[in-house]
Amino acid sequence: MTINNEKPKDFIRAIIAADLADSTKPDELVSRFPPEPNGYLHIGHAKSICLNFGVAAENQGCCHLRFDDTNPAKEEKKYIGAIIADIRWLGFDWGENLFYASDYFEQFYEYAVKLVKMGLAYVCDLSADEMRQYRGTLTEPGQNSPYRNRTITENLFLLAGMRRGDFPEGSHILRAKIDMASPNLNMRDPAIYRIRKITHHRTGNEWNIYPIYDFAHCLSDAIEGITHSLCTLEFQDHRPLYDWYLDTLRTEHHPQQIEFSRLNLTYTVMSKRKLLQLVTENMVDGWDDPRMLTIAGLRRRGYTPEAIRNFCAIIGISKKDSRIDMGVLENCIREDLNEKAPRALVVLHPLKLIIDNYPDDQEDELTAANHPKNSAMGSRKVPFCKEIYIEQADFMEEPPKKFYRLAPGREVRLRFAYLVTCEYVRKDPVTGELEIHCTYDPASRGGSAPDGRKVKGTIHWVSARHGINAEVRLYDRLFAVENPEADSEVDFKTHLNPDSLTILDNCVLEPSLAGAAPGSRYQFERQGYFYADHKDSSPGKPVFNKIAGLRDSWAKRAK
RNA sequence: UGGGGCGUCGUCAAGCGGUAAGACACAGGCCUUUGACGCCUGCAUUCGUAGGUUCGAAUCCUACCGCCCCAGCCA
Repeated sequence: MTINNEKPKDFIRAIIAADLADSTKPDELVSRFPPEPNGYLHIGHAKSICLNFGVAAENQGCCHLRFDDTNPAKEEKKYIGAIIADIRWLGFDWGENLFYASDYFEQFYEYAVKLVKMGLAYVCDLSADEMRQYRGTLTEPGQNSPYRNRTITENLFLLAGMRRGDFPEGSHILRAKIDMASPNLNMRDPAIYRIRKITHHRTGNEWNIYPIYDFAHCLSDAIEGITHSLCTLEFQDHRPLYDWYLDTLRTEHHPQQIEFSRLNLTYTVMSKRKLLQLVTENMVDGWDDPRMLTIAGLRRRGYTPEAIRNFCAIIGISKKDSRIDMGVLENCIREDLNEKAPRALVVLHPLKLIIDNYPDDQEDELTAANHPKNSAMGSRKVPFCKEIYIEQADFMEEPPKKFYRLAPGREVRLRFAYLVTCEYVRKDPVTGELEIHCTYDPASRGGSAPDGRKVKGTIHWVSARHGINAEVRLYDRLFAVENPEADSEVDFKTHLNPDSLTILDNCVLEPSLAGAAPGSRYQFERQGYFYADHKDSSPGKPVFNKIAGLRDSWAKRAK
């Protein structure tokens, strides 16, 4: 055993390390990520994916990808490909270890027969309603089903009939015979098989019965030789049942189930059910809407796999109910892109600026660094001429204190270009549009002050003659409140943020951006990080999604 | 009211009987051709509460309080 003096492990990694060091336990780690193909993966799944694949990689073990497809009523083939693509994109690999719970249907059935033969499972004819009555309540014990003492022979006969399709849905169910008085409701003769005459996406019409999660999951884990079965807190009460099935059936392997708390983030919802609702009710534009915290949505927004993995690493693993500040996620993408993203000049809300002492037909090309601190990223040329666009927010006729951008009589630096001074403002009598008239200092080419005078403000700009018109989408948090699910009486959708999407179709890009490859990311200086949408961009005509804004201490002060 | 879990800074989170890491947020300052980035400083005499054990407790014991999960033939 090597001594590990690294940073603190979470409690699961600590358990795994101890188990691996224990000679009575398996010395190879096998974990698994078991999604149900009934929706898209979200950032909460990313936490589980990073944990499961992470511990496997850290311990030279392996992590299986297993689709938990035991309920054909809810599952669809289309989700499988999407889930696979999302996990791959996140950067994880399962090699040959791609499985489906449905691969084990025959084995599950054999185990069920074994249970019947042991006198520990029976076919029950109670309806769903009746079963609920017999189950008792949280404080009162349940009652035994009148069918509980059927003979093994009869149970075997009935179970075979269920499988064959002799009975209608809901007429029979196979249950484990455990303890109707258990304080843990999961142990009150839980269901094993229900009759469902539905076509399964992989087994077709071969089966008329499908196993319940509790029965299928522990057996799938055991069959695959999983050593550590990591899941979320709500399954804690199921652990005694997980262990009961495996102990009773004496499976060769008996994985250890360990639970951790699920991820919650402020200003969003995380359940697949609710995300599906947003999609089907058209509150968003599909599963990959950039406002959705699905993996596909984050990818479309422009997040990098690295940022998401880093986020999962820093939030930690524990058993405490928590809700992480969305700012932590945003900080992760800023941190990643600050290093990687080339800079560009883009005006989102254009305001015309005319340089009166600059010759009408003259043009210039300035050199702009692609990254302020990494010269290896090179530079590019940006064209300049008499008329340019600046950001509306960078000019004020009556500037407040500490506003050191442009205003009448003020001098600012045009990034990489010249120092200009605002002489006057003119409103076009016809269009009503504002025009800022300036003079420039020819000696300040590049943006430096020849006489060393201090110019505090630097603003971005794009040549009006050369700029490219483009669409840019701005995104804000999907919900207006920190916890949209706080009040169960109120529909979470009433908290949707009406301003979560703003489409700007009049933005001006510096010419070099015409060649922005779909899927590429930039920092638009002084504004934020943007992603050339891989779905809506076309050659020579990128459409940008705002990934995250830059920190803005001026905006903060103005508040 | 039965069972299971959890309570350390605004939000996450280390800590495992020897005197409260770190991250995000926040507040100041420096730097600056991005009010960005970076850098510096500050930010829990206190660990849900109350008792107890101990030279010493966030860590051990007892009681209480609060929050989450469970009564699907969902996962």
